[in-house]
Amino acid sequence: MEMKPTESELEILQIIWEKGQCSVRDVHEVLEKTKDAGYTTTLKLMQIMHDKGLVERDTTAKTHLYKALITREQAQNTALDKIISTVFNGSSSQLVMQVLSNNQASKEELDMIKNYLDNLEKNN
Amino acid sequence: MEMKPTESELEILQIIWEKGQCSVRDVHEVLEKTKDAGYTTTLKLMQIMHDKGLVERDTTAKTHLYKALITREQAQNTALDKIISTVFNGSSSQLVMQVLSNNQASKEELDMIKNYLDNLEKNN
DNA sequence: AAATATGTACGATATTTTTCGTACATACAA
DNA sequence: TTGTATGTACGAAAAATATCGTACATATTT
Repeated sequence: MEMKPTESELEILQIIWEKGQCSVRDVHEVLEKTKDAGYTTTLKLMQIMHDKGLVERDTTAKTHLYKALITREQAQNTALDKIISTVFNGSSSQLVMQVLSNNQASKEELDMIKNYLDNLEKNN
Repeated sequence: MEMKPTESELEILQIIWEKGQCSVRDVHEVLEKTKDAGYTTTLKLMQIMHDKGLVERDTTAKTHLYKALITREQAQNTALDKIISTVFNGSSSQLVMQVLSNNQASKEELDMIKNYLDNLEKNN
């Protein structure tokens, strides 16, 4: 059943992941800051996400509360796999270096990554 | 004018980047292996890409030859920026670690990345 | 109680992206 | 010279996404 979220659905999931649980209004208020689409648009989108099984909802109260049914990690991996295959020609290490060169990470971040690499090598 | 390629357009660009220069047939033959869409579909897509300014073409011969007008690096960065903001909540180092943990890189790749990190730190 | 605010449902429309059919030109083989 | 293969052009349909309007229910004010 694994279904890939569309672009707009991801924007919404992002907000839900952040808060853990959201009403349509919660989501819409965040969305409004960057997009301009009406409230019912957000509502409809979230209903569609529910039909697709991307979210579940608690309908006991008048205002329904939505929770994500896929984890951020799953979505991250799906997204990564796609760009690795479509623009990085399958090379994940190429991707890593590209990210590192563009987003100047702080020394702390770099150290964290190096540590991480060391652990990886150790456990192989 | 900077226009973001669609999913299908990226698949095509991927092939053009690989070969440097392509006829519609070149592209279509590669595409056929994984998708099943007719030849004129590929043709139309490439014509649209031309209209959008994603590719240029040499029409002196009967068989037109297409070249990419955006670099793979540009497309990579656009794609990365998007997923960093939509699923990685803005954290590029998070992305790096996620990639490293999922795609078990070879020792050589890991070393290459570590080297790269060392250089980055040195030049800061 | 009446008015106002807030909520869901959902069909219809708009927009974007992908696919295809058909017309037509030209190269090339029989 | 007549097929057959291989090209382009391009409108139109199909499919996928996103947006909105309207109906209707239920809280909450006044």
